[in-house]
Amino acid sequence: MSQRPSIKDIARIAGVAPSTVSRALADSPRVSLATRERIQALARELDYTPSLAARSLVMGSSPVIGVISPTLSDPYIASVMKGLEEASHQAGYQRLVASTQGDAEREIEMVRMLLGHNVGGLIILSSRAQGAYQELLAQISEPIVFVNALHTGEHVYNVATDNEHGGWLATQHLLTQGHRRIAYLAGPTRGRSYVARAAGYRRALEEAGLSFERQLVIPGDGSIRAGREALHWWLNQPDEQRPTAFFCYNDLSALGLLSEAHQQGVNIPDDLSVMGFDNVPMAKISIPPLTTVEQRTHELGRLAVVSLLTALENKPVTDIFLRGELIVRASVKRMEE
Amino acid sequence: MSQRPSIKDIARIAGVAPSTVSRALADSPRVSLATRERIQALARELDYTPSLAARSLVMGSSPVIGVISPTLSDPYIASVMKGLEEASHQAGYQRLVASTQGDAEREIEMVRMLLGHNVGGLIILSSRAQGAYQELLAQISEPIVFVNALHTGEHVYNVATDNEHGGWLATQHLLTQGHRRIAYLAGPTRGRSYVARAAGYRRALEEAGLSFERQLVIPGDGSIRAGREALHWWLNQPDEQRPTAFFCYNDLSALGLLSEAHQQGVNIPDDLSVMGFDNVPMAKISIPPLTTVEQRTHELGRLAVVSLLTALENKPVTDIFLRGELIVRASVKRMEE
DNA sequence: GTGAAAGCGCTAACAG
DNA sequence: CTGTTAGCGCTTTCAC
Repeated sequence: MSQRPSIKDIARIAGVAPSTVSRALADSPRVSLATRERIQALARELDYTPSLAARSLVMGSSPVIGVISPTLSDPYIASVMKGLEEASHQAGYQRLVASTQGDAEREIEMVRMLLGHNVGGLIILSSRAQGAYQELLAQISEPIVFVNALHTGEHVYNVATDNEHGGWLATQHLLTQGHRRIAYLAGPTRGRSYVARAAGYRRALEEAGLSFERQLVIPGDGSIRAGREALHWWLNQPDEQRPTAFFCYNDLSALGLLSEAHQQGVNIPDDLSVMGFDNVPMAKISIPPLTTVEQRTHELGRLAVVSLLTALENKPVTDIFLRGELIVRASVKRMEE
Repeated sequence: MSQRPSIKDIARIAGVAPSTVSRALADSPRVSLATRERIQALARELDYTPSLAARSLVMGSSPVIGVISPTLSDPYIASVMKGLEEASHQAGYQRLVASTQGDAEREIEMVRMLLGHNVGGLIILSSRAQGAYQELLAQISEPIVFVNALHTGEHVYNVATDNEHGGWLATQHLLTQGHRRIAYLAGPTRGRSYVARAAGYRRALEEAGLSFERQLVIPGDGSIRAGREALHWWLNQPDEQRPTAFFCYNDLSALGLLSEAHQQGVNIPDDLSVMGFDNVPMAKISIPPLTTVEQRTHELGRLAVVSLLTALENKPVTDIFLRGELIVRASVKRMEE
């Protein structure tokens, strides 16, 4: 019917001052129980909803967390979001979510916009922005938590998977199973996590006395399609040079590889072993089930919120690194000597 | 360093009134080109970002679309989000996303909160709220678009898949392939789309002269797990009563069924045919690839935005129903006579 | 073409 | 305990 009622409307009807209404609704003890209850009842009756815009304007910030992510349609991101969502809801915070399609400029633009909404703080997933960013970060007084990217600054915090360790763990497992030629299917090269996983891969190789070979790194972007293409690359290698195993940047591309292998008549793991990364829900039900390194995504999301809220209370916050475990399933074969 | 500069700061430095700055930044022709450019340059230099909170307060609304969804970790939702995201970004709108975990009360709470942020309008995915909702809807003056749920009201619009048709199409295909006992693995019973797909299933059955059997509807919730459990139900049926095909509420549960079948040594499609719904990215790479009815998710998201923006311009908007096509892959077998 | 003033809905001193 | 006042950052009449 009429417009949404404001605190003034309530005040007029109740015959009190707007400030009294404000206090009553905030359950301030500075207003008598009687009027407090009377006003609250009235507010309920009128279907009053506070204008968060006005509130955030006067308070200078609002119980909203800005979240920025390169995409929303990736199962790894979805899972982080879920942890993030639950934790923030429990803490009484809403989320303003923006996605960047992996575009660094747009990421920066989104930071500005969200700040314009007076969000209390920001959580940025898999940031793709580099360099020039630092400058902006230095000017911001709201806390910012990066998930799986590493940035530094006054109010900047990090929650990340120990990707170097994960990459090492994955490669190490392949080596233990007797593999000697291990290809690495790469991820988005602008992302921090790709670089770290690649470093772990290389370290494991070198620790085993093998040398890192550039031509065993296949370009990719973490998509299903990248996995499929990787299989064709493999098919085209001459027999002696053909790797016996693939370590994939993520499960999604590993799953693509699995599917294409099946279609091309390549048996996994007998002809080729495949290792993923993330442990997305689908990894459990692929054929064969995918051996992978778990990423504690839910926890990543939850801890990002915890860190942000802690920072908001001006308590000290330290960077957090999470190590995932190796999940052994059926896509890696033990090689004969 | 200092706080974010406001329009006042710029005004002081430029030696003009705040209102002039406001106009200059809005590119109003009512301010001379010279000052306009001078102020815009200054704003850029000072790294000025408008307070959207303040702006939305005075304007009574903001270029933000509130989006409500039961979850963010479902690939179908993710895909709708993607369409939604692209379309809204292109139109210069941001999104305030909230999720409800499928809880109807929380859905209503979210509607209120988002409205408190002065969002320009709302898009609600797979609404789970019923009845009492109507009352609330009637009071709201902002446009609301429901995706895959049907609600009515003054400023209420719908964009939906023609689920009845889809259910019919799926079942019809199974019938054409010679199946006579077709089980239906159900979805969330509170959702509108479940009911419609079930109706299509029933209609196809009856058109073929078969009767709808209640005991062939297996309870489920559209999760991977529901699919797995359905397979066990099937395994426990006596031979003569065992269906030769499953029509699953969605791909996710169909995929779960596929996986469990493989593990239990049940051959799909030789022993059992499986039909999904949605055509999520994974459906293409499952083993065997999943026959399904496509849901034009991307389009659903895009059209939801278009409808909302059209309503915002006070132009007439009509409800939209999208029909997806049958995607024949390899999980359904043609039965011998 | 530019400035002064009012007000969006709310909270937070400061009075009484 | 309650009312009055001021102001958050911005847009928008209404004057000049």
